[in-house]
Amino acid sequence: MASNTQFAISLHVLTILAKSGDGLVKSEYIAKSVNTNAVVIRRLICNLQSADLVLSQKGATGGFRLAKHADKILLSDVYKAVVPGDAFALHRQKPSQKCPVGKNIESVLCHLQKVIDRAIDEKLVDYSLADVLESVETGQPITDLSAAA
Amino acid sequence: MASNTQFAISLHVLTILAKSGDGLVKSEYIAKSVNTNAVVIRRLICNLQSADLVLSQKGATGGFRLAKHADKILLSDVYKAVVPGDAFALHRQKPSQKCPVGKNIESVLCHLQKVIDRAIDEKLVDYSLADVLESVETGQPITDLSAAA
DNA sequence: CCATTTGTAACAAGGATAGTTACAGATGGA
DNA sequence: TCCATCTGTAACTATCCTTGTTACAAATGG
Repeated sequence: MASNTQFAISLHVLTILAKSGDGLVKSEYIAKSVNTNAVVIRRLICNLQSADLVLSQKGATGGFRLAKHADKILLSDVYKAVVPGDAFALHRQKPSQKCPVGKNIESVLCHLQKVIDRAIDEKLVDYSLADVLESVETGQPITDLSAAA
Repeated sequence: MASNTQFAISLHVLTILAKSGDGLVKSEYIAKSVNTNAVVIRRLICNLQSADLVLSQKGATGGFRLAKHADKILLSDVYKAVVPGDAFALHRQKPSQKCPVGKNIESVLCHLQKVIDRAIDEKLVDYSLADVLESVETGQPITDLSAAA
């Protein structure tokens, strides 16, 4: 179980921004919707800004908005921006180098990580934030392209 | 990151069992190779037994062995056996039901989870434990079928 | 019998994530 | 110019998850 909620919260935040168009949205408003603290939201949006997905404006009339149109923001971009690690974790302790399996298993696992990461990326590249917004607004499930084919 | 190493350790354990053929392997031996405690191994193998991947024998001459041949054990089976949750976590706190986005985002995220889980499963079904064992023994990277195609 | 091994419960330790408080810096408007 | 308001960020706490460890019952072959 991945305990990291950042991808989920990011999509929530971005959907709100997408819905708000060019208008600036305050962290306090977003926090209310997400049901958490405004600092958590600002901290998260920091990552989204580094990935050029969101812009901010400081000061009394400040807030956040998308850096580009929602159909130009792919879920694979979001995933890469906020999910740092890999699909599964490797050994905490280095395996015994005396055992022929322990000696070589790490590189195999490392390669497998990349295979899975690529599979996730190739799937998420098919969806944009605009798809998510549409799904949220219509209540219809997001189009599953693999099932459609 | 307190993330789950169970998939990685499971493949390590299963590879050792595959390499040992019909012979029984003790948890103490496996623990040495994985560089951890024998109880951790036994605890993990419990899950693998529930998934019909491993058999055990109690008593003085006991130990563990595979329940079927290594090329019949798919990595998707292993993943499902030991990775309980989903690819990413949902909100800890329920989003505000007053906000139109908060009200509907959960079902969209839930659906996305399934999409990603399916992508992982469809990728891992292409690899068997025999592939992992071969890769460990030859030192050659595991065949990447997506790249080959 | 008995040494040895699995199966399992119970608890401790470590690490990651989110929540909270506090405050500096920016900014638009009165 | 002053000030209310918002972002940016650091520091700390609380909580949860995973792993490591100890302990012991149950099984089993010799």
